[in-house]
Amino acid sequence: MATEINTKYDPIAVEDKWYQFWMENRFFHSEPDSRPAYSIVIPPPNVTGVLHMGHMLNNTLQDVMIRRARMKGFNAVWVPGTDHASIATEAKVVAYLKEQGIDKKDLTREEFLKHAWEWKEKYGGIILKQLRKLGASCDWERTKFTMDPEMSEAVTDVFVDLYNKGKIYRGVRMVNWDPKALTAVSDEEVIYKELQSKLYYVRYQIEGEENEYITIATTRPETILGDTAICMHPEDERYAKYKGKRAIVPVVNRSIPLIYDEYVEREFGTGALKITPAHDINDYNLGIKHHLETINIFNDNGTLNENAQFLVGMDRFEARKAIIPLLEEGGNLVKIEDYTNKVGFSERTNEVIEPKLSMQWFCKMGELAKPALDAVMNGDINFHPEKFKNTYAHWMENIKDWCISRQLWWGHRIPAWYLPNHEFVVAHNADEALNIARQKYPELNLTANDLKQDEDVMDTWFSSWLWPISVFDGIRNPDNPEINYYYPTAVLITAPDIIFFWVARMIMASLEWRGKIPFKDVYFTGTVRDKLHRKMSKQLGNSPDPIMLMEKYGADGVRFGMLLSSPAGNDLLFDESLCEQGRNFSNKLWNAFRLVRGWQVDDNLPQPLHTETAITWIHERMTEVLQGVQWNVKRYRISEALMDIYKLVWDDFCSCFLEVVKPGFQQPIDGKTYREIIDIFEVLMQILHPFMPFITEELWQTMRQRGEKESIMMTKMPEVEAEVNQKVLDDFAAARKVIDQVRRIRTEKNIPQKKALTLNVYTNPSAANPATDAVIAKLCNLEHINYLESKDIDGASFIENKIQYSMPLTGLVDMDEEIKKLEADLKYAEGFLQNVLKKLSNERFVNNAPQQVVDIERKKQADAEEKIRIIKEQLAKLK
RNA sequence: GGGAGCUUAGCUCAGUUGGUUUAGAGCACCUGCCUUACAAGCAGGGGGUCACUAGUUCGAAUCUAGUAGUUCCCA
Repeated sequence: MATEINTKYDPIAVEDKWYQFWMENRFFHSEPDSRPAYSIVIPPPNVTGVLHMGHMLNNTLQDVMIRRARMKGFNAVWVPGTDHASIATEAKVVAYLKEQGIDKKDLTREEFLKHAWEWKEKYGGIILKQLRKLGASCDWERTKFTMDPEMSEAVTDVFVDLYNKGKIYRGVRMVNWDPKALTAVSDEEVIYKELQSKLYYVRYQIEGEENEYITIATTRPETILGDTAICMHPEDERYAKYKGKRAIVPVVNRSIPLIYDEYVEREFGTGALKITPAHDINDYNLGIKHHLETINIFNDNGTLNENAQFLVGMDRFEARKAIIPLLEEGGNLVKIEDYTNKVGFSERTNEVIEPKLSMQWFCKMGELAKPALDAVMNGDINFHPEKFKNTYAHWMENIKDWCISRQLWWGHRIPAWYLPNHEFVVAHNADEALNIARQKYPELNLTANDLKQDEDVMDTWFSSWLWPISVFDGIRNPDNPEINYYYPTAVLITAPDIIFFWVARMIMASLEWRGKIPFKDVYFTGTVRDKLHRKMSKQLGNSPDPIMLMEKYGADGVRFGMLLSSPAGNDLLFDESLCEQGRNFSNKLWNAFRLVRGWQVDDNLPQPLHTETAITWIHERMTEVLQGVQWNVKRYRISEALMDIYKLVWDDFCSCFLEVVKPGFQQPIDGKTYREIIDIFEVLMQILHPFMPFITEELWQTMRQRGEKESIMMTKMPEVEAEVNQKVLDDFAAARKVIDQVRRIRTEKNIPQKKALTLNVYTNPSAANPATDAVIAKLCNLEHINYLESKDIDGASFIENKIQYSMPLTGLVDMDEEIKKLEADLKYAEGFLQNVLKKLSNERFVNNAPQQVVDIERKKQADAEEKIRIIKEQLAKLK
């Protein structure tokens, strides 16, 4: 027992060992049984992803919730998995193939997908392995991937279902085109950024009028080649005279109509707007309204096509420069101004989005959104923090149809088949499609070869929105035992930036296909930023490598650091020193344990009074903290729950409790106390376990003989007692105040702890509390505590709880200092009293405030007056 | 341009129904200690006109309005 162990805790040596132990015993695995279920589904990270600080935060929080639930007697399951991330993965695979000299263009769809799957098996999902280092207690046997066969089937099922309900349609619309990824993206995938650009003023000649021109202002002069109208405000007097006329587009010399619409802002630019219906959403809408021609001048990759007539084959940004001399040639460029505008970028490729007219699939959102909005607004689902309800409501109330098709190969292929007659059918598979088509068009005598499946895949989020349902197979088998048992899930823990992409849509999907909410609570974490409030990003290089951090501070240390600084919804300003604090805390626990395990036990010794007092007290403190943790966790105030535990362990258990019960140097401890200390230590480890799983397991395993398959994570969390014994807590707190005062005097007078002292208490001996006095004597090294009725105060004195104390310290006490101190106390007490009196002399206060509040003020007055009296009395004696 | 949130100690944040001894925590800071579990530590200490202004109230960090700064979302 007395073997020397390292004074420093070494997390590396124990963390992998315990994770393996948990895995080997399948402690993370869950099957439905008679206990209540508690389930969480992981927000599936991209299969291409590697662990970053955001994941660390998010998954630590989920692990805390799931480990707590498990210890509280729930059948807890945390389902892990990854997302196929169409655009990101396809880009990654294309790049990977390019490195090997393979061009995607030379591959068939089947060949490409074969490579993609190979890539996925080889490099995908690293992140799930990394999560194990963190201690994530996911049920790995349930790991899912959004493109697993049964997950894919569910996606197809809902597509067909929505199509049959008339909620999916196909049509030509203006979409956000990513010219780099060569696909449409949804409105949510466009990020607007402010750019310093130019505003070009260009004049258009009025047809048939030699010297009449209209000048327009545009940021995109290259699109002039596709102009089909000029629009002005109907009440703009400057342009009223041109009504009914036409203008000539510079360079291409096309005649276009002049139209009038209230949409135009008269104050912007010249008040005349060029209209390019093929390349701007607003222009497109005006084009429909005014029956304008639409000229598409761009290829899919953003170069100009034949329709442009000029600069054909040139990239759009090159063309923007190259058209300037052409405009100048005709004398049509009026001026160029600096201008700041917002430009949409693709979230995935960071390419400038090109509005493009194209045939896409859309999902009608209005009917889906309505009940999903209600579920959050009426409190069926709770958002933490609540402020996100506003954001959610605003989006839901202004929801637009969702463009769900992507011009990619990696993903769930759209289950629509085209027929030779240009019609199409939507079906679960090719066979079904053929049957439907034959029934619909018997005259065509269709065979399988006549049907061509749509080339596009679906938006990744069109599978993610089913995630909580499909991981339990609740779409294909709506009444299976797993979905019935685990669904709805308990809580979703995710980042607020995917509130629309994912959270909102999951709620819609759940109400549509399960008729109930997918989760009761949504906890939105903050964004992890650096000390300078900058978002952590690869480009800035301001993000630490989580794996290295865990190697440096231990997974527990990093978990502690992340949790402690992460109040719900607030950004987390990450600083390594937070992990250092976590590591230090681990070390504190380690050393507390070293202390206890080093004690010799003697069963013949009686339990001293001070120890008995401390044990009674620490139990009440633990009850109090358990209550607080319960209260805070329920409200997802995880940082505060952890801080409560931290203070309980460090300030109460280590700094106070262990110091009280500690036997004299090289003396044994009595057996009863020793066993009670181990009991207390065990409970502390249990309370802390969900937050710091590794060190708590290590210490718990070492402090008592355990069975081969026993683990702290499978123990029952102590029940929260309804009431704490407040008297015990108050008495002990009062004793600690006296202890603080004695320690202060020791420090001030430079008296070593080793020197035993005497404390005089000037009150009736019947008021003495032997239990807490024993604690005071132990911690302050007092040989005597004397209760004196006389007021012959001697030495260094203080007042605590209206009782006067002194310590006779001949020769060490400077009377002038004592007087100064007393005078300062007096000043404070008088100031305080004045405040109270001001309140009490206010008649309206006394008459209007509740009796209870007035009584409190009266008590404050009495206390203050008593204190002033004592101080004055003593001052009089000293002077 | 529209909307939402935030502003409390040097930093990051609590402050639950407006009243609980003239505002709390962690970290950082200052002083003294290698005291025998821990210097990744121990003991002690200092530090705030609760952004500003006006209002409601017997009473405001807390409620209302305005101002300033700041962050985010939407177009």
